[in-house]
Amino acid sequence: MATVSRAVNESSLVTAATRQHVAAIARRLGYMPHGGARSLATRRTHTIGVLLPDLYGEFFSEVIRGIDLTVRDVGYHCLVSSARHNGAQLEAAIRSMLGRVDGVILMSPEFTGEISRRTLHGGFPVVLLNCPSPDPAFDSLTIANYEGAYDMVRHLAQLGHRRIAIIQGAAGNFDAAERLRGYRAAMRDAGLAPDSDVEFAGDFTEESGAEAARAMLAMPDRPTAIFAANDCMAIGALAALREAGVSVPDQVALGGFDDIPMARYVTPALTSVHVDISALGERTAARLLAKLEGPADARRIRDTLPATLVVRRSCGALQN
Amino acid sequence: MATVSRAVNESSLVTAATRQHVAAIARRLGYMPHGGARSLATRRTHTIGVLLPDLYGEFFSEVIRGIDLTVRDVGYHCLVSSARHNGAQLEAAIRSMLGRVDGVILMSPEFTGEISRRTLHGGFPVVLLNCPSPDPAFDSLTIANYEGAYDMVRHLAQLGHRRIAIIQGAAGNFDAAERLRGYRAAMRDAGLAPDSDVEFAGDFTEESGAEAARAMLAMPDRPTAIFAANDCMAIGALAALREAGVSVPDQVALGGFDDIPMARYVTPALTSVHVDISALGERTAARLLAKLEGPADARRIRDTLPATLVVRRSCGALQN
DNA sequence: TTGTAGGCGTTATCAA
DNA sequence: TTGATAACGCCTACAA
Repeated sequence: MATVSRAVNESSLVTAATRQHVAAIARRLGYMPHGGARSLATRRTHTIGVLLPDLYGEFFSEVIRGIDLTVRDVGYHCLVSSARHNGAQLEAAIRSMLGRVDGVILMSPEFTGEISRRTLHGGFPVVLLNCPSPDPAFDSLTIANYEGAYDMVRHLAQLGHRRIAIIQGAAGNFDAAERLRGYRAAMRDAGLAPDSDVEFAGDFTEESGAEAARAMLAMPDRPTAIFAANDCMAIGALAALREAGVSVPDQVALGGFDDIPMARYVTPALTSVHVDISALGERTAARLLAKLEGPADARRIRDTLPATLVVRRSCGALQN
Repeated sequence: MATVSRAVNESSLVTAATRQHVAAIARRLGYMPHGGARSLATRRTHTIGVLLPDLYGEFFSEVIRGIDLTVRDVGYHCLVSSARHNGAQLEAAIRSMLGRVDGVILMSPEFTGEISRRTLHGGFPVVLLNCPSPDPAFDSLTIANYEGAYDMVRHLAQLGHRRIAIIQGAAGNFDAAERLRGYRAAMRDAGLAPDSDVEFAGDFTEESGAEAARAMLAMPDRPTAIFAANDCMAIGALAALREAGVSVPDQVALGGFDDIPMARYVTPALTSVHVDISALGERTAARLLAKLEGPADARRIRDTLPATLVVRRSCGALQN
């Protein structure tokens, strides 16, 4: 029994002859090793858990892609779970992975530290991905939401706009809050008074962007520029503006966030803030793997992925 | 030990009092059940393996989403793997999942039955997703590639086009081959002679679509309509045509396949063939779950998801 | 209703 | 280099 194990695992403590003998018999019997049992004995699953808020859209697809790409090279798998991770659900999701993964990547824009503090006590390896108020007890990677939004709004202000609206992201969402914060800071730094009348609600959907745009059009002193907290809403707004016969960028300048592939293809092409999501996944996975493979390292790392302004036609900075 | 197990699993054979007692001690000790060990004893992992060709783009994101949505409701997880699954790699990927999943969804447009025949012998539950020449030994779901392509080309022919080009998908790809077959059949049925000069090579990328379009423009008797085997190539072609000053749809009609979200937003909006990818994932997952949960059923199911023509401006059928 | 013993399929330990 | 034997952490008869 032990020798079989050694043969299967290509151990050097076994004769080439016996190895081939074992291999032959294994083939004849159709034997295949049982990964679960191996994990139990080995205490390594070679699997990382990926907990996502939901599997919507390009963003998550790209994150998973980055993670999987990194992880597969070293023979790991991804066990993904995408429940709504508010409160007890998150805890349940983590617990259900507990003997089946070596560590976890947790992405939850509505994350509150305490929940996982209870479940994740002990030294269970975790890396937080784009979670709010990163608990210093955990490693974490985030996007430069604040900086990206700031750059976008500063750019709009530099183009001469003084009345710049924002279409906010979903309430309670970390990214949304950070982007709003960046917007406000840029407004202040540009010497523009804050005006809650031009801070429109939204929830990251196209429809909410369209709605906000329509509300804007009904205003007496309509904003001359709009910063939508993500591209979907910007595209929704774009459609609503076109429908109302309002020209972008001539009458209203428009900027989004995320730089989804579609941003380049709408008309006019959408000025946005680019984040390399796949790289975010890669970096996060690499960090987790380091914790798993490398020596225990008490240092916690907090990393931020840069967000860069991509100027296209919709903001009016380009001539054609 | 047994009582603890019963308490944890909410068995009815245990007093409420003892259950709470156990729960209290568990909490104090920070005990959490080990999923792997449980699976080993139970012989059920409540996990399905998902083997994908690669994690590119919207398509796979949507498939996974559909699968996960279906599967999570019944308490299952997804173990995903996205290696290049040609030949031995596929076998290795399956084997590495072998004691860690209850069944597998296998998607591989370059799948050849024999590979898995060897690995998947015995009654290991498998459902094929969009694999070529579905082995009758396996359940399988596919997309109506042939029918969708046929409808598209017939539509173009009915608009009066007689010289209809195709930009083919990647060589060796199942979808690509089926779509080409549909194209040829529709041409034949419309009384149009096959002409290999207008069957352009492509590989599903935007760039390959642009290239094909440029080649077309150089022809003496340029086609008046183009069917691109997917939307990415159609969009690439669209860009190339615009660059050359050729109007779509006035000078050249254009149709794609897949109906990716972007199709609605390019200018002109792209006529395409819509497939509900998420539903494809859902149906496949449901089928696998049925095999896992339900009684053994020797019947093999082969299902095809419909593909429906979506007419937009790029084909010239609409006035504005 | 509870406890005891054996087994799930593998690896790790320790002799041989 | 090989072969027994005890873990790994849990569940499931079976008996109490």
